[in-house]
Amino acid sequence: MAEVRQDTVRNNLLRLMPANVFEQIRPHLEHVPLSRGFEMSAPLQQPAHAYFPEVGIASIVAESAEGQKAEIGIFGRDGMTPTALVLDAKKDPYSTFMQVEGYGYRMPASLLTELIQRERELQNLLNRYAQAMAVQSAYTSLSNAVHHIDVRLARWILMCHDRTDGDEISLTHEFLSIMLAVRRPSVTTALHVLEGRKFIYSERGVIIVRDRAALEEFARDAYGKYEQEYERLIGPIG
Amino acid sequence: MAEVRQDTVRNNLLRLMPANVFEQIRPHLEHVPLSRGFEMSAPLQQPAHAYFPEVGIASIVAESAEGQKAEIGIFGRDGMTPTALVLDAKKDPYSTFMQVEGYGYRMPASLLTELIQRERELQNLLNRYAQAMAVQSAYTSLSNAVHHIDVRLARWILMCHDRTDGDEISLTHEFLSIMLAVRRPSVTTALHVLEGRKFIYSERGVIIVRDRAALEEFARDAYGKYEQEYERLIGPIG
DNA sequence: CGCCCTCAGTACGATATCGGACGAACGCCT
DNA sequence: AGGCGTTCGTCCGATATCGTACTGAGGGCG
Repeated sequence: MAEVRQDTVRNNLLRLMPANVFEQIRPHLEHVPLSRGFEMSAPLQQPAHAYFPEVGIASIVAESAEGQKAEIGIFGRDGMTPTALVLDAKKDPYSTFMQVEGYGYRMPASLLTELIQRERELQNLLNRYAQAMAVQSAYTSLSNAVHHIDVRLARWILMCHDRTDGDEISLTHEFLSIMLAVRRPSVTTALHVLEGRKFIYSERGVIIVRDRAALEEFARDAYGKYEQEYERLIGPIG
Repeated sequence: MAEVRQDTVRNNLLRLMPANVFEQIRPHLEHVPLSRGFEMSAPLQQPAHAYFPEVGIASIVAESAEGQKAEIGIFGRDGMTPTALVLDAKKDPYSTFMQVEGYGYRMPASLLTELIQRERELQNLLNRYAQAMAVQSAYTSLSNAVHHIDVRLARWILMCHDRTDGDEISLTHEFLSIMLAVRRPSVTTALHVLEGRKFIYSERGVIIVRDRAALEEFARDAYGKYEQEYERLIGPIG
């Protein structure tokens, strides 16, 4: 691990934890590539590691007993997984995996658990993060209930855009349809709506954001609650 | 407050916290009636008290900037509010209010915050509860996305039934329509479906559960995840 | 007893989304 | 260059749900 300097770490949570806590973690931090599809935590299994992405985007997906799926949250360098470790729960019923590839750090789950119990400031920080994610999940729920597909798609693109460096997002309609819990052709149609309005440009496997402000305008009240809460509790996402 | 004995308290969280912690809380516990509609916590306002229901049911509702609403969680003697206090967040963007009247205990928010920072066991218990509620919210989200109204209604009735003593639940279609984020007439129709199948009996302002097992069968994968998680992390709901 | 307000039931056309299937385009691999 | 799997665009009818409005039933209160 040579040298990991806290002030140049891009993951917000690692960067914002108290320096003396980071020093305890540092020797155990492992820099890892996070390739698309990599599953950081599986349903009902005790995770061996906690992950802190530097680049890339991860999705948290809930699955029902009969195999229906829906995304309940998304995070990148603003977060970590699994929050179950933070909340003294050891495991959770979700699947968490990389959706846009990148890299990041990981540490043994047992160490995180132990440090959380010992270091008050660390626990408070991660608890606030858990709160922010709960808010994200809650507003995803609201959005699923009341918004049309194209608005939900706009919301989703915005949230991805917040967590990438450029304006390009690589993914298939098939994948998006699972995230939004809709049919695949519905995604195609919704993308055409956004493209027709010049908010995005879309081609095989790629979405390119062209006019972010207009996207936000279109998403209206579907977007923003998580971001507000995160800034209040943790700090700027960017 | 005369005498509040921990072992006869019906609220699970109060009953399960360590005895020495309960002793510290006891002098500050206030027994309060919780009438229908009473708002225990309002959006973006710092709550003065934390509430622990003994009887009755509370709803947590998320509201968008444009006034669209959807219920993201429900709790009774299994829980408390606001979890924001537990997660070092002080306030949250939800509205939490009584939906079926009852009574319970409350304590100053400041005292809870302080005790959580001091008492490890208390924090762990409440963190696990926060995790359980996050799971509930996540699966509400899934349900909103993929299930038909009658199934969501069945899920909702089951969750209420878990938290009441009898088989009767008092509420109007109008209210239910807000909880499920659907039209009011859709609730009427869905109730008729459940009634036609003899799962429930319904009349003006009241729903009566007649065949709980059949309701569970009907709700299928929409119901159960929160309950499993709660039992694992806290204990029996009942 | 009768008024009135709340609540429930019903009807209507409109529409967003579904479920499923098919063919076209792209691009990787041999 | 040709083949083939993946991804995308489109179409069909079916249907769940919507938005709105109107009617009727229940029940509290003067």
